Amino acid sequence: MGSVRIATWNVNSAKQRVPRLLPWLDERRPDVVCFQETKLADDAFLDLLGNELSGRGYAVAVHGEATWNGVAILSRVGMDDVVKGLDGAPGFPHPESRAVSATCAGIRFVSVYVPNGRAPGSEHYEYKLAWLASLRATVAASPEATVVCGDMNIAPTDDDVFDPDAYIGQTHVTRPERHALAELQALGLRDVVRDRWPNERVFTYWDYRAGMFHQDLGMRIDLVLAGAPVADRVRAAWVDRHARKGTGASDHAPVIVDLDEAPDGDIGPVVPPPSRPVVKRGAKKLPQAP
DNA sequence: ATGCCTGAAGGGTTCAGA
Repeated sequence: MGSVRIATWNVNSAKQRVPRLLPWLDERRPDVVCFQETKLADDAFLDLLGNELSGRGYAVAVHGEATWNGVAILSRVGMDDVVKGLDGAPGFPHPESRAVSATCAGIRFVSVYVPNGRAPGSEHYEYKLAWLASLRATVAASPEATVVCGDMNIAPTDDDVFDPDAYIGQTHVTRPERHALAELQALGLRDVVRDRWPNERVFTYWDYRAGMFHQDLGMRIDLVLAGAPVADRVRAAWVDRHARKGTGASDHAPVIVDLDEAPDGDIGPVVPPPSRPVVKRGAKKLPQAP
């Protein structure tokens, strides 16, 4: 298998995103794409996008429901062993469409939309932690060959939010959530965007309100977590901020990761991307109501 | 004013999102 471009994007409604989503596929031409928050039942997703995607050479795995949640994987480098959901995952109270897995180009992909958690200590927060435990148990079967892509709804560190003080007492930054993420990564999964840009200000989500994107007041909660054999092949890893601009954008930007050819191929020495200056982190306060 | 936008469902308003 040659070089592979993988991407993950919380589209915040596939139906609303069609005018942005199809041009984005044509512009970035990813080989494997994980979507979250499709907000469509499987038949509705395929009715809406099936022909457009198959025309672009993509096989599709969907696991959705009307109104909320919904995940998908697109691949034009093969798709086998599709599994919807996670074994033993808790519901709220019923199971929700928050994970789908497939093997593409010899890599096990899991597209995840982790529960939000709403408020620390709430039932939804406990659900989030239990769901993360079931994700870890699923990945633990073969972490080396796995890439977990998606909206983790956790900022791994204080460097992943625009102002840590603004998030005190909020979900996404609490110790139990970060611990659950660390336990998942302890299986051997590497955060390939942070590994590539250890000192940069990198966000993937910006609230729609109050010009948060324009001021770059966001969070990094959409992650690509890769086992070592895949992480070692990363040539580029970046956030496609262009997709967050303009009208009709999702509140999340895609994350794009390019992998070099697998070691059993032969494309010669790897050239690292040029280094960029470190950007000083902002310490702006959350805009307040008048 | 934990809802300054956005999306969805269902109905002329509410809930959820992070």
